[in-house]
Amino acid sequence: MPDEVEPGSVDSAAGEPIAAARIPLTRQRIVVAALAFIDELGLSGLSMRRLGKTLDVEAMSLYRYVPGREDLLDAVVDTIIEETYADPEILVTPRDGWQDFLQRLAHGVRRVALAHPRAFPLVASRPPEAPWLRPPLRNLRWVESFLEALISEGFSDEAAVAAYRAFTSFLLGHLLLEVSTHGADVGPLDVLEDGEEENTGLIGYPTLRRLGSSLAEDHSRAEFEESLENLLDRLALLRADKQPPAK
Amino acid sequence: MPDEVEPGSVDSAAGEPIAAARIPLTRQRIVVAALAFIDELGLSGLSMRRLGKTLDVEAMSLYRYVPGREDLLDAVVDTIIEETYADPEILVTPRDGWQDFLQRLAHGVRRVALAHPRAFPLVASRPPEAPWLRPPLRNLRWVESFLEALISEGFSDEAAVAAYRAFTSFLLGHLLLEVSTHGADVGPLDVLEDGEEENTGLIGYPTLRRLGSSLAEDHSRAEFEESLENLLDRLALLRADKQPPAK
DNA sequence: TGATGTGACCTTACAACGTAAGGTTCTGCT
DNA sequence: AGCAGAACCTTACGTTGTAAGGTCACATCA
Repeated sequence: MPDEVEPGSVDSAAGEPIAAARIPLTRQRIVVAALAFIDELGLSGLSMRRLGKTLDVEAMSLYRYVPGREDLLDAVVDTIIEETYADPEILVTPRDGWQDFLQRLAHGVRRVALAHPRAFPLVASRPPEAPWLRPPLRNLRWVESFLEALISEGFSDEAAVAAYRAFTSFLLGHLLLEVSTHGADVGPLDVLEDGEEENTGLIGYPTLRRLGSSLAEDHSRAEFEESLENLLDRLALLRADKQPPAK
Repeated sequence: MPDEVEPGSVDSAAGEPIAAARIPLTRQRIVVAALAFIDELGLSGLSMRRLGKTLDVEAMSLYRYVPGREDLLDAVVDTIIEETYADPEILVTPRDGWQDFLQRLAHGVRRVALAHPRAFPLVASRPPEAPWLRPPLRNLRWVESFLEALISEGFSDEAAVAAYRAFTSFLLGHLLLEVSTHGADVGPLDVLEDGEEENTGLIGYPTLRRLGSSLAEDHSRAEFEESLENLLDRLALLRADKQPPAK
């Protein structure tokens, strides 16, 4: 029964390896598995031992490729951010103006966040390696892209930096809330059987009770759009401020 | 040597208790101690055993008052939010208009956040008990206050709800970033001896290198103010939209 | 062919963790 | 004096992150 592989012996006896029996471990494979694990079971479910199990490896083997759990989580964050580079909608350099550039970037980051609702809070809560590497764009390449793009589109240095700060805090606030609303870490418990008990403990909170249903509606997409639009308008003013009245 | 208290025996022999030797444990005291612990050593340093030690009690004694670690952290979050009620600058009900009301609220929450930089991320990352209880105002009383205030100031129901959402994500984004910039969880390591090595690994990132110093500047106060102002302007439009052209 | 590295992976071990279960001691009422 | 219950402690179990060292397959060279 070749289900249980006696490593090597089968190999050398048959002359060719059992299919996929021995994919070598890599840092990449570990990090990806960790991200998948968090996506599925949540951060709190991730332990080195369990992660090892999903890779058919003892926990300690992971330490050959990853210095420790904390560093693993950092690597997971990097991987998440890295996904933005694979998104064809996102541009590294502006093509149709800075507004389009920022729109694409914002929507792209949003897609990534929504793709990993359980993992995204990590991006926000991990200490950045430099104070100016702000989540969720906590990545040298992105900050460079961002600043260069805006400057090339007519922003002064200071305006570009201010825009970077405004943009990151906008993204972080919206996405964190959106992700946590979409059941970030509710865990395996209390999904609350749907019904109209949404105001059982609301005695003494009349407004809440009255507005309960509209509070529960999810307009995150539209709100994101609207806030983003508004932010871009603000940035446009910022841009106009610091330069001659345009050609 | 009465340094080591043999509990009770001294008490009954002398007829009066050794000063402060036996303050009884309370849920309140535990939660406050936990918050203090996090403020000082960070969340990762907090364990039931260590927390017990700071209260001169075995870990298991805490379970008499707190169901478990997770619930403790929830209670810590509640305590932090509760601090806003003690702030005399914050109004529960608008006095000089809704803009003043929101200004005070925003600044008050900011003060609380800055008072607990290591603990504030908890407020953001703990799953809210209801999806419409958004951090950092994740508290029935505040949501009620907020909505009621805005409605009493001429907002329509929908506008008030929209304002609530915009306000919370604004606060969350800004404060989370500000707090994490102010050394949220750098831990006891790498304070990076100040000097001009702020661009050692920045080869290939010319813009970053050039703007390094201005990126490192901290304008969070001003940015907060500016963004808040802008948010209030947006909300004013929202308010005007949904009602007859004013009296 | 055999000796000798060189990884890659496993085993064992330890201290610290959260917490279930149950024991002990103190306090206050009768 | 006796007792009930609260307050606190002790012990114990399973799990965690990870240090230290062992094992085994394969490449290289003699």
